[in-house]
Amino acid sequence: MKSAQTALKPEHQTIRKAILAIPRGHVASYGEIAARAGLPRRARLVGRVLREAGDEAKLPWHRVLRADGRLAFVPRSRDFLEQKRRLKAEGVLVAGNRVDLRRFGWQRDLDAGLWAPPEAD
DNA sequence: ACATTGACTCGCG
DNA sequence: GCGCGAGCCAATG
Repeated sequence: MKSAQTALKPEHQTIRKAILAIPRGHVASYGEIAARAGLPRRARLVGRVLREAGDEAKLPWHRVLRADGRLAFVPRSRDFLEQKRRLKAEGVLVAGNRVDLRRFGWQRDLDAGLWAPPEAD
C-alpha cells in the first residue's frame, strides 16, 4: 500500500518549536521565527506551517505577527478578531491593527532601562 | 509544465 | 508614510 503519510518535515518541526518558545505576553514576527529555526528568509514557510497546523496543533499562533507589528490577517476578518482577542487576553495591547514591538516583541536584551517589558518570563 | 498565489520581508525612491 | 520590485518557494489551478 502506498498510504502517503504526509510526514511532518524536520523544517516544520523546528518552526513549530520556535513558535512554542514565544513567551506568553510577547510576540515575534514570521521572519524572526524562521531565523530562530535556522531558516533565514523563510518567513513564508512559517506562514504555511501555521496554516497547515490549524487549531488542533495548539500552537500559540496568535503571537506571530508581521515584521512591522501588524497582524497578518485581513482587518475585521474572523481570524483577525480572534487573534486580537487572544493577544488582549494575555496582556498584549493591539492598537488598531498593530502591536508595539518595542514593548511586546520577543527581545530579551534591549530592555536596558526603557519600556520595562510586561513580565520577564 | 507553466502561471499565480500567499498567515512574509527588505531595500530604494 | 507609501508603492515597487525582488527574493522566497510550496501549494494550487
